[in-house]
Amino acid sequence: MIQLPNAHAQLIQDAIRAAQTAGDLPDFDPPPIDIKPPRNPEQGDYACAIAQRLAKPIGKKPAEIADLIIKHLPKAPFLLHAENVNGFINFRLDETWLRNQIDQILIEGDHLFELTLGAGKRAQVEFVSANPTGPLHVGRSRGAMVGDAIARILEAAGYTVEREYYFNNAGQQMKNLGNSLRVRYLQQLGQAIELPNTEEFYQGEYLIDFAKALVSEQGEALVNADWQPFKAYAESQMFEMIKATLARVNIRHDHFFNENSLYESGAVWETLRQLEAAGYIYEAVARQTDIEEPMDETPHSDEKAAAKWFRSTALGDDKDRVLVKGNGEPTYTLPDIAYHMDKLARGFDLAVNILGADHYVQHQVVKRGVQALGGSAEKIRVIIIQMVKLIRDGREYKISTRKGTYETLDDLIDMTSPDAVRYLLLARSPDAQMNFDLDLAVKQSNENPVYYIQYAYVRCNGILREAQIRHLSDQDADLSLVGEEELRFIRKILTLGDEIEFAAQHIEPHKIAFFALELATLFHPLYDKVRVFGEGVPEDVAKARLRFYRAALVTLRRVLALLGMNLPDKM
RNA sequence: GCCCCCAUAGCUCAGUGGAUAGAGCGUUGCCCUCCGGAGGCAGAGGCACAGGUUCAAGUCCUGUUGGGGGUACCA
Repeated sequence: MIQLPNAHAQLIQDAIRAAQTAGDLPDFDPPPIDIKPPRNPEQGDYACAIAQRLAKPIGKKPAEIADLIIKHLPKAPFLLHAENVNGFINFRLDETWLRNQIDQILIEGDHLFELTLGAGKRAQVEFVSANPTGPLHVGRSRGAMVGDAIARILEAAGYTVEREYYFNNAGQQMKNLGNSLRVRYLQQLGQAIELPNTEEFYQGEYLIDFAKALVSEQGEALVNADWQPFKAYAESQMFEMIKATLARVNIRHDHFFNENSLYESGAVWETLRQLEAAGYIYEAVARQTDIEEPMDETPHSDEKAAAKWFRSTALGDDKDRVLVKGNGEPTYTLPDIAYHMDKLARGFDLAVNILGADHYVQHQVVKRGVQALGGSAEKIRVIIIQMVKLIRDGREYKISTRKGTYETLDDLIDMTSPDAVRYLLLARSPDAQMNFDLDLAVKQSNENPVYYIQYAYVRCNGILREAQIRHLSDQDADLSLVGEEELRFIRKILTLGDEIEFAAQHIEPHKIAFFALELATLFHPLYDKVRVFGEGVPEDVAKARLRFYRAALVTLRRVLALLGMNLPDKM
């Protein structure tokens, strides 16, 4: 499918060259040419403000430049005409060409607007990446939806995409989890033992369920066991839970990467060695860059022994970072750098990493680590997802994973629907913090934009179903009978490619979410006005409209698929 | 203190330096019960503040105010 903005930009480019050859315009390298639909559709289908930009550098009036460009504009099948309005060059699409795009849309079907942007390139999207210590909570869910939508958009842009989940099952938290399950298990066996109400123990009720299951599987066999078998059991169960939750919203990871494998392969210490070789490591009991304000930090018990510091200040950081603690254990940062080097070594052209806002500093340090090792840090794109604030009863609802009180993604899905959760979490810029009003999400579940969008699909599908019942086929449809209203919709469809391209380049999946809503907003009035089976609709017109609606259905299906949403038969 | 993100309609949010700033929900009035009314049409209602850059600023820069996150030898 043709990318209209690019095609128009090419025309302008060619026109400028031609004008230069003819001596109408002076020689200069044309700047990037920005084509977009004007806000007011009466002004044209696409518009370009290049003449205004060129006015100063080449010393002519915008209107004069615009006229010259139009004069040299080559012909194109999609272009009806171009006109100069106050120096804007406004393009109008050829309506016959537009009508024929209906067939083109049907030909492309589920591959509609598959771009060549990422053709032959491999992309990886790392997202969720929660350690298996508990069910996914709502705070994670935004990153989950965004990550998966990005993966889908990159696929549409032509990339081969791998979805990766990075986790660590070896830390203190997992040991705590094992110990917590052990207490729950002993409780199930009737022992009078309390789960200590401290940070070291997970209070969540899911562990009681695990304990019950464990008792029915193993009986009293584990009564004298230490934390380890409990940890192993909790971990595998937890992953099953997490996967099941993600599956409810159509998310599946291709690859689970265990942090521990970086220790087993020696990659962690090899990374440290390379950083040392590159001269970025020093040993000290305190941060060298803190000498000016030594009173700034409270002394730490481990600080007596020398730690290994990463001289990240050499790469623009405001302070150096510890990679190996005084006790010889690495911090989280070192394996993380090793992990990202591993990603790059796996040959991805693009590695997208979805992180919460609380990981901002961490990712900066990792990126500097990659830089220090000479890795192509520019291939790593980090998307920082701002916090989701849960609102309940008009107040903020605090989440804490370690205390028992939290709202899981499963809860949220139960209260609304998988599609509602997906859409609501996707329909905003990742940069923006968002409020998620739990009460509203429940109360308004029938009035959510997601239903408006899916209803467009359902109605469209209804038309095709009705056509089958009435034995109306669109064979030999005469597309010249497609009306102005329908063409407006086709014009909108043709911008989907631009949206996918932009969303893929800038990693902004919310673009597609808004496109879906806009498409539905155009669809519903159309459905009312442009009837296939209404009274007085001649059969040839009905056929043309039917084919149009088939194209509309293909597009709605494509957009919903890009968002990972379901296609309901009825609502 | 320093770093990052944000501030657009009553609410939740879009808006790629261009022309008259949009959507959903809510609200006011109307249409319709016709391919599934979870619909359609019409109205009211908005760029935090102050400078600057530009032919052109919601958009870029600086400052102010307000909100959120971070600033560990935690992960």
